[in-house]
Amino acid sequence: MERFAEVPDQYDPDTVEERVFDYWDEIDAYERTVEHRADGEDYFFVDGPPYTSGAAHMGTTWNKTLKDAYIRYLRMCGYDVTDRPGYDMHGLPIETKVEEQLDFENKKDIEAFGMENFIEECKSFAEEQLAGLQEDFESFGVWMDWEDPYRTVSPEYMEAAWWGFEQAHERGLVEQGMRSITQCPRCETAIAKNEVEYHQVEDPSIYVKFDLADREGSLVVWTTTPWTVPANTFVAVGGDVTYAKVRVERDGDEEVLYLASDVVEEVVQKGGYDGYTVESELSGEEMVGWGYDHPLADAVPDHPDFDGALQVYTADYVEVDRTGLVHSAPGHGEEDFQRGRELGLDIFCPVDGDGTYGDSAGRYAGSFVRDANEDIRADLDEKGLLLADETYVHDYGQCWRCDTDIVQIVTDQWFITVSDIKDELLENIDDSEWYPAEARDSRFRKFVENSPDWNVSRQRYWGIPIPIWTPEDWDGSMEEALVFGTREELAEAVDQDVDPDALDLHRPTVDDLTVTRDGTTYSRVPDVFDVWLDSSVASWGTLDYPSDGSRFDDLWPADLIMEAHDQTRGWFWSQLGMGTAALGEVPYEQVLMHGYANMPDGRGMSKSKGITVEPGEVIAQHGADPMRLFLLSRNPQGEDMRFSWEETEAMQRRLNILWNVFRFPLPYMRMDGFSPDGVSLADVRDDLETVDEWVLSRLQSVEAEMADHWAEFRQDRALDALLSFVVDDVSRFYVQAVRERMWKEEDDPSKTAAYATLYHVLREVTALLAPYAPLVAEEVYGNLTGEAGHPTVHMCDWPEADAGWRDDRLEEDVRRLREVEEAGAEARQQAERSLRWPVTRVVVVADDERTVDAVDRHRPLLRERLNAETIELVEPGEDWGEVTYSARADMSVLGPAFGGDAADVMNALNEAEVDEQSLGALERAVADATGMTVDLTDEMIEFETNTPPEVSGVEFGGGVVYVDTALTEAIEREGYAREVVRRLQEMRKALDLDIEAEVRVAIAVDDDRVATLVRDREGYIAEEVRVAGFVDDDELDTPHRERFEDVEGVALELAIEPVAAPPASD
RNA sequence: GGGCCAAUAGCUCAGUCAGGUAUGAGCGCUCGGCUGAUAACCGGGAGGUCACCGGUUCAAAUCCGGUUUGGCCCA
Repeated sequence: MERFAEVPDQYDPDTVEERVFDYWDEIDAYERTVEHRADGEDYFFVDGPPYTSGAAHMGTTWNKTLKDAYIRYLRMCGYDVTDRPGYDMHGLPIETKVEEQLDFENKKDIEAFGMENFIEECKSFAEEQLAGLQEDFESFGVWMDWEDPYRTVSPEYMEAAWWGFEQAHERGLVEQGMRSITQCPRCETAIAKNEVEYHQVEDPSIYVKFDLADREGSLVVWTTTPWTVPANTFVAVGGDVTYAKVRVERDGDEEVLYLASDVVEEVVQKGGYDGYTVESELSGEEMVGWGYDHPLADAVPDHPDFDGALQVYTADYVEVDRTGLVHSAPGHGEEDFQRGRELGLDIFCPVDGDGTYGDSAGRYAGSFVRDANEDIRADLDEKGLLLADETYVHDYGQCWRCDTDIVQIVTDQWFITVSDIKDELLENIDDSEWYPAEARDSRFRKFVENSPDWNVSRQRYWGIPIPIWTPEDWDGSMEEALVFGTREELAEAVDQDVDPDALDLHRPTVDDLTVTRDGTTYSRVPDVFDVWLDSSVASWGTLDYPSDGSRFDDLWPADLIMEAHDQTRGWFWSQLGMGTAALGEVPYEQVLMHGYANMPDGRGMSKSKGITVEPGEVIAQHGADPMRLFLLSRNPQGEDMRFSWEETEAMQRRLNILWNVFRFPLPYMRMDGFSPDGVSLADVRDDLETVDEWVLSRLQSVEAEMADHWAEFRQDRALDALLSFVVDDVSRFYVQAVRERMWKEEDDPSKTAAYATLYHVLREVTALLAPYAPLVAEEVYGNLTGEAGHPTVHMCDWPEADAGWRDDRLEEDVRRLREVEEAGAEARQQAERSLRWPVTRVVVVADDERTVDAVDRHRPLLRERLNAETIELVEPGEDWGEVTYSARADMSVLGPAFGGDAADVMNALNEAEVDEQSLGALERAVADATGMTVDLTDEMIEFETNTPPEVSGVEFGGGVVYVDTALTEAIEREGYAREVVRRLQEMRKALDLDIEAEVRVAIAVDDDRVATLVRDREGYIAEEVRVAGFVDDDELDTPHRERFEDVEGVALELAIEPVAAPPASD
């Protein structure tokens, strides 16, 4: 890129993006930046892999933008950062999408289509989605190793999962066991509890009588799942709950019911009884051991009737609600299962994985459980056991992928028994730093404390096959099972001849492999891993460990991961669990936990509901850099963000200001052939003026502040500091202050010093901006440095504050001076005297010594900024002799206080003029005027300051600024000359003249006195406007003339003509 | 149903941990100014029941309890 080349007037994100993307390609900017840091200290960042089932939404975009910013920042700090992106490509969500595409209903369709074909379809679906995501990420400038992402479907990655699982197994943390699980009957697999979504459904609500075996009467239970009654094994009571023996009566028939005392009335009513009597009360404890008859004994001959079944037990899940007696089926409900286990009861589950009853369900065998509800109710009714039959609307779980109502059943599943290492998990938590810290200590810790064993098996196809081979007639002991951790181990062991390097670990390839030992044949268990296990091994999967052992020892564990807060129970947890199970350590050292991307109105985004803001649209509207700036300006620690179009647009405007600041000096530097390489800051140190020193000091302060914020993972605060420096300090103050120096034609050390200063500031700013807005930073940097800099701004070192340029006193001085200046500008405005016109004097009445020092040290600067001939300073405690104070009386207070004298006092007060702002002075003035001695209070009056005519004053934080706008001939001379200059400049501009082009000018002023004043300043006008000659109006035959009727009271006419022929307009 | 987090100007947010006048910030709006950075820039102004209810305190946006709304997680 050519140095100081001409740039467009306006920052246009689109063209900048286009150019920079091409440029990056052309010079291999990413590769060279990575190479540039190859010898740096290792920094192991691990990318949480997005799931490949859709385009990048705003949340993913925020996440990747944060990652990109931190990776760029760390690189600039010198680190050799691991930046391998990852993609999570297995799992049920993809299977169901493919099933939809292929119009499949259930597993049978898949089997008919062929498992291998189906898996191929899943693979190509995931590949397509990966390509789309990757394109999205690149579209907003994310630099990661796109050529070589880790993919959970690659043999190396799958092997990483196998290896981790094998390690866990070797620690004795793998077991098969029965568990009550949430099963999707359509997908025919267990799904994780966090994959269950809850919606309201209407279910049966039945009250059933369980006839007692050894005594009169029946237990009344309530359930919304009649289909679980066949599996009823016991009835649970609360040990401390009071139950009642109730004799009820209907149509002359009597019966005895047992239920909680508190609900007798309610249940009797539901049962439609005519009346009841409570015969006795007893505690739940007293009922323990009572036997009862299974209500569906005839229909389900295989029903539980083993030792200990069909009895009353206590359980802590009992609530006095409905009947206070809980139908318990350890073959279904999770709590029932746990209690059943505790009680040593056998587990009876007559329901298969597809939600239909098996043979053990007797009469109901073959029917779908929810369809069987009707029959069961009818059968219970027929036996007279249905006390009440209603419906009930409640939240019930559905499969997140296909919306099918889940069923709770007990099946054999594979587990990593993390509950065995809970203490270790909790200890390991402390080895990681979280930002924000509270997230770790509240939510995460609580979750880990309550985490159950991890069910890692799924009865599906598209996943990493579980690497367990079991012998025929396996007894369930893990010692008998074979677990393989690598392809090589497997290839060596199996009966078939396989090449480990060519082995695809997916089903069905591995399903056919068998192992024979001592005459026993081992075959693989058919399940695949829960997809959460895939990403849980990312910290070594990223390194292709164990198949490639070259980097693991140096890098592992991860230095940093960053994801949204939903990953607390997701990836943050799964990595802790897997890392601890396999390696005994938490696999990450720092966690940056950010929030969710919400809609501008605060609602969550939802693609299915069409409530989204699409990143692509934002980029099209405002550009990638402005979008990134917006995302990076949000607190990244735990808090959700609301997307804001307005704020994104504001970021675009701020970049435009930066763009203007950057292009402002270019024409001058070009014209003067300024060469930054030959002129360092140190070279011009002696020529620096106060504003230069100030802006350089501010730069150091900003750099120091930004460093602190970045270290605390608050890039948003660092960005604030940077942008307010650019907008407030550089654009609004520094550039304004140096404009005149840059306009100077001749060579001038002060001008060179300003060039060197601004150049330095801009170059550092581009580096500071690079992690945030990598595209525009590149463009600006390239233009500033040309061939002399790095090929890309992203190879720069992160600018560090240089104490040698820092001057806190000066910064504080200027801060105060800017307050004085603002007040002065306001005072001018009140006096209607524009800044173009000098004023004779500005008087600063200071309240404190610090302000005095600031003003005193920088009188010339303040004179220049306020266009004042002199600055007068009145120190604290001194009065400026030229103001007096008067009072405005408040009659509503004076009246009650002074009665009949009030009017006189008021007049005296209003007319008083005193030298100091005190009640005492006013009291004396009143005494002088009226002869009365009065006690005044603050409430009675309001002080007013009286300034001399033509002086106006405005208060500021450190005092009052007075501006004396009285005119003198010298001021008029200067003022009118500047009016003329300004108008001529405007006319030059309208002609589109080159900055250096010379003109001839005619000036006609309708007032002789003013005409003479202007003529006195022709030299100045000539210099400012590049006038080659002043001529009489009639000598100038030009269409470029303009008449101004009222310029500070006079009319004037200006004509202008370029000396050479005007340049062809382009 | 339970846990965690949030609610401050029209908008986006500081301030809340360590209670002490909201000179709150930027953007937007509005009035004025400037004019070789000019679709930029500068100044003035309007704009707040600090979500609601209650408590502690001389004093609460800030601490405590509850409610509402939103987000996430869990059931």
